[in-house]
Amino acid sequence: MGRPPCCDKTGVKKGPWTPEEDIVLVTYIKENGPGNWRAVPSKTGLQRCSKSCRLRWTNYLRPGVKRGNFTEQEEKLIVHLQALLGNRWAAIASYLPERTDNDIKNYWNTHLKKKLRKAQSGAGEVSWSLPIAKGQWERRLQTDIHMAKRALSEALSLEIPCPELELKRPLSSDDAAVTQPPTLSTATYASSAENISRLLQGWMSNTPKQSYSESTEHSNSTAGGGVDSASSNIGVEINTIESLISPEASLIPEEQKPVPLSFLENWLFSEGLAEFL
DNA sequence: AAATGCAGCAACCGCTTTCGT
DNA sequence: CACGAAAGCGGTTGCTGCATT
Repeated sequence: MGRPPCCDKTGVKKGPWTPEEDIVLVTYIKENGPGNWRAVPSKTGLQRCSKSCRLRWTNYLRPGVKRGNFTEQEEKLIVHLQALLGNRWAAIASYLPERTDNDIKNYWNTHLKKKLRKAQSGAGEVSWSLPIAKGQWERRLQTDIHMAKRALSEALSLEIPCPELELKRPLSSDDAAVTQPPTLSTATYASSAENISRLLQGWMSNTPKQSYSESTEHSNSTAGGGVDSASSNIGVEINTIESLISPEASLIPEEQKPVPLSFLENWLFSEGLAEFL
């Protein structure tokens, strides 16, 4: 019994994606936009499962995806959100639009969990880190209620004009250019942001900037600086956590937008997470 | 220089949720 | 409302490269 597989497993390729496959996928999405993943393998001729295509796109090929070099601010945010939300990586990722849930999950499992354990064993009880204090569901409920309240009050006192949400619109070329340099640890194609951004270059340069161009200026400064701003963010005067959030935040539908960051920020920095990290 | 162990990460698997009919 | 299909999500696996012996 059980559900049938999402695609015919026979003849479906597995393992790392090749540059050729990426090009095919990017080209297809450029023309058709993301979505309708089921049709992607058949329309592109890719010997890949639709899920695999979606994953590849969302985690690596999608414009604006930042890889590696988590900043201290990001780490703190992740730790806090994890404590609050549990392992709801997608929810956590929604606060860091440049990061994917997979990336955050991996980073948590490989880096932050260790740090946390270390901090706990070193400093004894660490109040902020323990999701066990309350049931996960209770926390979730509280969070959701809180979010709903905030969203409602925001909506009622809304002065921000709601931009046309164009979810399918890709980011500007500047964002692609900001893609992080390849991580040192791996030289495989799949992790090479350079390759990916190269793939996207043509596309991006053709993309209409619209109102979006304004927000890409943030990214411009990072790209133009010649220095990897993400990694040099340490000590950067981040006035709001929002500066951690990419321009894509505007692509998130209102109802899915996270708690306003000023709230998070206050909470985050008022709780003295300094002992950790 | 070779062998082994470990860490990091890309990708897969299967369950859950959402959407369309 | 019920059902099936598609998409989303989180846990897990397995490959690769680096460090250590």
